[in-house]
Amino acid sequence: MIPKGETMAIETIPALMKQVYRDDQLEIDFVRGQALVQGNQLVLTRKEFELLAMLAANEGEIVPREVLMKRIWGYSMEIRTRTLDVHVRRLRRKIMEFGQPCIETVFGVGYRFQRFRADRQRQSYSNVACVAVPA
Amino acid sequence: MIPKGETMAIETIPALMKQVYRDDQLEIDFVRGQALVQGNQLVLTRKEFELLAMLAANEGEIVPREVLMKRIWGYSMEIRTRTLDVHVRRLRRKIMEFGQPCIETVFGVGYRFQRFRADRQRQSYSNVACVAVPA
DNA sequence: CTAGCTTTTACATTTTTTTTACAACTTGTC
DNA sequence: GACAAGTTGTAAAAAAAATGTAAAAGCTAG
Repeated sequence: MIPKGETMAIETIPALMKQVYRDDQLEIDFVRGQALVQGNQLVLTRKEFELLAMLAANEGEIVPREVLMKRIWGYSMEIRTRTLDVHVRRLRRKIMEFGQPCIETVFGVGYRFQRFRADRQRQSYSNVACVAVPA
Repeated sequence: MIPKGETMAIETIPALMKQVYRDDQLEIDFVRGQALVQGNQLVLTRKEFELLAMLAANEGEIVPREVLMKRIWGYSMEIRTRTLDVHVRRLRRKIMEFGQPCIETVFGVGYRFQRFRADRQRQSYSNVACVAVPA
């Protein structure tokens, strides 16, 4: 159960966004709250799923730490804790169990989810700093 | 079996739903309010039956606690009580007497009834957080 | 009043989330 | 390159939250 009367961060997914994300390794059902990696069910906690959903919904874009913090943890979260990092780590680990890495760190800014395509090598991405993500 | 001619929250079962649920271990007659496990009559109280019906009617889907609370107990039920859990427990116990477990807990969200198939291992399911279940 | 059903209470247990304390890494500057 | 300052990664512990349970208390139709 989502803690009493709190809005789920999932509402933050762009309204026009498909209800499902899919690439060659990952499949996420935003509505039903399920995720598969290479066909294997990902067993995620609430925060882990929200994080993955948020990143995948902005696939290819850098999502700044502050934005993740604000939307998933609410406005007040202090910047000095490692909470976000810990969640990212656990999420990455669970995905890695069956698949390829898909969450990259953009130093000084945030994280970016990269779509996976089986038919080509994973390219590397520029580590840019300036992004505009709607608050 | 449901005690004599009482109204049941069975109205909550989707109108288009079949009047009977059946798998390899369980058989539920929503209309008559009867349930069999491996051929054995389940003696259920009203609330227990409503709970089972509600879950089985949404077989394979997570039914959030709030939804169960709202539909079976009405809107006002406080979140702090253990009423739902107690009923789930008694229901599970009665089913276990003759059969296999079929009600799983989805931490932080609710419960899910899983269809039983004699011919395959029980798979595991993700513990996702965000589900949309019609209110 | 009684029997059976339901809810509450009071903890126990489990699961998730956050914090802590460092290690490791980036980046800019000498 | 070496350093400093700032950022991110990590394991492990602590804290918080959610669920499980037994037993008692409360209700209600007969």
